[in-house]
Amino acid sequence: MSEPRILVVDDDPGIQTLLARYLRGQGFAVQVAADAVQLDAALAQSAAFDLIVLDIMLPGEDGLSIARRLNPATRPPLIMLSARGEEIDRIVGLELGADDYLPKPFNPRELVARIKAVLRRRQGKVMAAEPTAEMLHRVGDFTRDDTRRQAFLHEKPLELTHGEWQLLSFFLDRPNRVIHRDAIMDALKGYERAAFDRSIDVRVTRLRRKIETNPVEPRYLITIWGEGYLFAPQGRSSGAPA
Amino acid sequence: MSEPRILVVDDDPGIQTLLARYLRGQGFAVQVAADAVQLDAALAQSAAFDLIVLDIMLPGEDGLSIARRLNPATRPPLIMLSARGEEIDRIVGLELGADDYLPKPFNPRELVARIKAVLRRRQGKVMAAEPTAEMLHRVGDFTRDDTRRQAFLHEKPLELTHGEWQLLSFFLDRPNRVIHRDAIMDALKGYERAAFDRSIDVRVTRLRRKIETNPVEPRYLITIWGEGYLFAPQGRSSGAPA
DNA sequence: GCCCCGGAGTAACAACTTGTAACACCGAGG
DNA sequence: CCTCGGTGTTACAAGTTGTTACTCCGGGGC
Repeated sequence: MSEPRILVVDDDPGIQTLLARYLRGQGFAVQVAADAVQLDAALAQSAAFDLIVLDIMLPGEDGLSIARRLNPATRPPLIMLSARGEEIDRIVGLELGADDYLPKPFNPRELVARIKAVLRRRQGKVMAAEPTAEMLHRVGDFTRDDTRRQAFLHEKPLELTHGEWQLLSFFLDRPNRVIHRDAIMDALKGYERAAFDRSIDVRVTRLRRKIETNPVEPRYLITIWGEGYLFAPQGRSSGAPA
Repeated sequence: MSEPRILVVDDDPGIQTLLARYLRGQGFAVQVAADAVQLDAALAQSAAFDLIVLDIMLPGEDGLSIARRLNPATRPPLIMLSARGEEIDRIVGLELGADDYLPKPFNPRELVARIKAVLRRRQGKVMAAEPTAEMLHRVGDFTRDDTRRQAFLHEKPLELTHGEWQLLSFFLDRPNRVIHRDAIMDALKGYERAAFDRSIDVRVTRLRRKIETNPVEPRYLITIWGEGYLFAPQGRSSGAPA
């Protein structure tokens, strides 16, 4: 099959480019619209989109209204995005016929997983058959099952609290790179980190207790002094430094 | 047979469009009336409706009065909707000859199931060749029969109270996603959740007792700390990932 | 080498979230 | 009237998280 064609509708230029870039990297053909007018134009010009990603909060006509008026029989499948902090999971969104729904801030990888799931469903294959395969994510010694929110180390399930899951999940998306605390804070809590805030450090300590054999000498979650942390999913050699 | 023709009588524009869209998506031909006057007009113009969905609370003449004066021998089958929280009308409604009854807020899917059931009952054989297959909804280890309001886990029937059925049914529509308590509250009760309201938590506990092998370590209905709940219909694996 | 300062680890605690038993309430059906 | 089943409310136990405070450590300057 050729590249599935995705239409992204969002007024934020940052999200536009982020999604366009990321989705293209994942093998989708992406077109962007900033509002209802541009969306209508795109649809009029070429109705052959395989899926629409539609932000709810838009200038002018909002996403819900758009979803309501698109003919469910003829329009492409729809995934809706809610603005940050908005009331989540308005039943209306789904009952209006959206095929899936994602609250902001979302993980692009998760959006891709849902896009694939929706496309698969639309193509008539049974959904329940293997949603797992799609959502199973292996990185080094770790495996992540997004569907069930469960993580594994060496195939053994980890008993993680929500905060630990968030943190590990975050690192699994950014292996082998130095990550600054501020970036973690922003992604996990959505707000700026105060200078004296140590909560990330404590979370790291707690996560280490569950994934490291010897938390005092971490092999996976390594401190970069003065910079942040680095996640090495295959584990650094415990012996001499490289 | 061609599309069954449904007349929806409700004064709330939101519900009008919601139901119209949803029912059309389900293969019905829908016409809408806002009150008794419009309903009479629609009936006078074309009596050939296959079913009427009638809200009880209406401006002007209310739904009960309408039901009372329509000739049961000649009118189409009737499904009545009650306003929020009014369970009382049930008996009255059914005594007046309504064919079924649904309290608001209702799940559109359930309305469709009941519409189909009523049509099938009324016309003997009209609906699809295998009505059961159409109505049986399989999600992971669970099966739902909307017509009979019966749920199964591993093919074994579950004995659920109304509240438990509502909750499970809600989750079956939203598998593998984190759901806020507010969203559950909104869908199940139709009003905002107070900050200290714990009724959803208690419902979850009670449902867990019936679907989980070990309610203390849930595999299907998982708590996401600080977020809400996640329903994993195939159950969390306790061992290695697939 | 030593000293110092600020970053990082973490124990202890407080604040908050969730689980759940016990109780209260309400409608159905005697 | 009473009882019963179902559900919300309340109270408390258990679990999770952020904050604080103390410690230790890394690295630059001497």
